[in-house]
Amino acid sequence: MTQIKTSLGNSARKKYHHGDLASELLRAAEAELSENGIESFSLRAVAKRAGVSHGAPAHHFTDVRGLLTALTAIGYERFVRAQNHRQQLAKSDPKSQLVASGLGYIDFAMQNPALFRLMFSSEKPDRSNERLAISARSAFDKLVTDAQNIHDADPYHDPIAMMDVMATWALVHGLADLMISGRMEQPMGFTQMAQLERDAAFTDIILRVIPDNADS
Amino acid sequence: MTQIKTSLGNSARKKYHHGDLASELLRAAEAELSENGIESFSLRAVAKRAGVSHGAPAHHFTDVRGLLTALTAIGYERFVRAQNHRQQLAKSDPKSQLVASGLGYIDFAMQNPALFRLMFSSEKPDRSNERLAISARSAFDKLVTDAQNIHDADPYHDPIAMMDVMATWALVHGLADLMISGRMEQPMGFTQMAQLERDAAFTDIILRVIPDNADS
DNA sequence: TCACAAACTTGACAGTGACTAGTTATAAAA
DNA sequence: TTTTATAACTAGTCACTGTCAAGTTTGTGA
Repeated sequence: MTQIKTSLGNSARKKYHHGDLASELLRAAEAELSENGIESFSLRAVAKRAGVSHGAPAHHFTDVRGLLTALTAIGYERFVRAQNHRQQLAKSDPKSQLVASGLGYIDFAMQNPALFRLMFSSEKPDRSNERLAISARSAFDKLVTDAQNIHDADPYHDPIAMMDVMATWALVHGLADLMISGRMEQPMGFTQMAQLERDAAFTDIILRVIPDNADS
Repeated sequence: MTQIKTSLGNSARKKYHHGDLASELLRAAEAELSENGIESFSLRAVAKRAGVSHGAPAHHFTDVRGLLTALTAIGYERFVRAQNHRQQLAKSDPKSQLVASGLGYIDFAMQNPALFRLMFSSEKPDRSNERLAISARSAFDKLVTDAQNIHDADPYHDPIAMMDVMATWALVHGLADLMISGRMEQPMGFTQMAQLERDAAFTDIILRVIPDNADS
């Protein structure tokens, strides 16, 4: 227990000043999150994982809320990237692009279920935090833009177009949420399906809320 | 602090044996849940609210998980009733009935947001618990039945029909989830709308995933 | 009335997040 | 190079959490 400070331990030099503890804590926090889920998330466990004392995180993130808020903001940024990634692989017409965005949405949820829960179903992140507000907003704006490319109308000025946006969002969000809670398993067996087959099924469902008059 | 045991206190006779503590605890738990949300739910606070010691709940529900599992089961039962209630007010054709069920789904979420979260986005309830499994199952079966009345096919034997079920479920669930997390507020201003107007908007959205060939 | 079990209380334990005071390293000023 | 200030981190404490073990009260059936 009583380790000599100057000892290098297991080859990892243990400096008093970590150098980049903030990033290290975020990494540890995400690892804890995906291993244990948000409901048994512990700040002390994160500190232990990062190899620092339980009081250390406070200096960088004030409190648990601060750490989770930062992690959530990063989540939204990666969330948008997951959608962009799908879009790069898809055809360039607006309809295909919107569907691809939806598939990216679901990809992200399936690959980061706990983080997804933190982003969409938790009150722990401080939504008034500037960075979080910006990244969450840009995720929503992306959705609006994708939808706007299908209709001629700007959803921010056309209530009907905004209804289309919300319909698409709700459908895709619902698919993602039901998926990660295991509720699609018994009826559809989605996790056992090959990805291509699953994508086809999701695409089929998503297309239902996209108006036919949209250019294919 | 040291109260005389035989004192009647504030007119409520305080018996050692409560008589129906289990129900009382469930009531208290739901009150705590809706006041504080699931993320700061405390068993001790529930016990205090029910006017009983912190150890008392264990005798009826084993642990927190047990209490929340029971509450979740009750939630699903009320959830189905909320849908039935809407259906009684609606026209009797299958399409109207399915839409009504969806509106009831959303009603329930809006009126019991924390409970809804517990039911659909938490791992605290023990889903292998028999009563919970049964009530959750019957909620799903209701959805299947409502969808079955629209198509001729039985979703349990027709994969296409099951896709319809999941599409409807995902859309309605997504609407409910986005609604209670406040994400429909800025784009649509739903909470400020009159109920009839909001119902009309939701109905419009829900109808998009219901095939046209369904008898009106 | 007597024993027994069910219902409930009480006290203890380890774990949690937050706070305070103290320690160590780094960087800027002399 | 030495001094000084401050940022980074540790360590101890507090109130609170859920769980457990042991004790007390009450109701019930023999």
